[in-house]
Amino acid sequence: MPNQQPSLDLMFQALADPARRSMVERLSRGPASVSELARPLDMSLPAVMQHLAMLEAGGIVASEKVGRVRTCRINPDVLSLAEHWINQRRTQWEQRLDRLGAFLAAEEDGETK
Amino acid sequence: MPNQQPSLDLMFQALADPARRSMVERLSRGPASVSELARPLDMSLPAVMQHLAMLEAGGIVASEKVGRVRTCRINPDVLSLAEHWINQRRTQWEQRLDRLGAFLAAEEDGETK
DNA sequence: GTGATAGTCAAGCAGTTGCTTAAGTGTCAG
DNA sequence: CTGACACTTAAGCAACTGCTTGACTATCAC
Repeated sequence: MPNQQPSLDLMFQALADPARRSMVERLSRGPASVSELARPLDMSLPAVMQHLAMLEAGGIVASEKVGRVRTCRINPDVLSLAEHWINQRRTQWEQRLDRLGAFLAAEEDGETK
Repeated sequence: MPNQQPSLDLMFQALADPARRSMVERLSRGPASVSELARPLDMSLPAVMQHLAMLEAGGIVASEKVGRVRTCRINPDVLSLAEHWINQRRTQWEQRLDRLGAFLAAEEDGETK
């Protein structure tokens, strides 16, 4: 059973690199082996492995080895966790702006009485 | 006019630190000065300034100095950019799962004919 | 002016990241 | 059994982070 409580730290960290995001983009179209992920990336295989390790640490992808090939796939639950955190901050700010607007409108009403 | 094309790199990087996320959380409840942001953070003011610089580099917050106090506020547009990137990957993967499920169901139908 | 306030600049330092190359380990195909 | 394949480990290195302290610089309040 996989330890399924990744921190936002590791999650956002994992997404903060273009090579890793390109791996996630590839995986969002379906599972892939390590060398498939490496192919478009112009870096050595060990480098790709290190990126993969960070993606796994962030809980964003999981992988499983069968025979000599390791197959990687995305974990959408964790992605939606990050999405949710951002959404909360954004909407909180936007609602504040709305309330502020309403308040200012009311003030102006009062003044013009 | 502020240069408003921050990279996903700097954006996610900015969100990958608990101190910076706590600053964003504080700012999502309304603008604040640098020392207000620093108060709950148990670190020196220069350290907070450095975090602030990364948040600005990621386009997540903007700040403006009036007199001797710098006031910081959130930029919701950039947050929704990050949110959107994540959402696209996640839904792409989930749709793929749906199509795969449909395909397998169809296969099974064929077999049982 | 004097002093407190709010922020800024700069140097320095331990720890992490992002890459490399070189040398393995385990599987599979013939 | 032998070679090719798909990783995996380890060592090493330049660059970047995250923090510190110490020294300034500009307000603002009196």
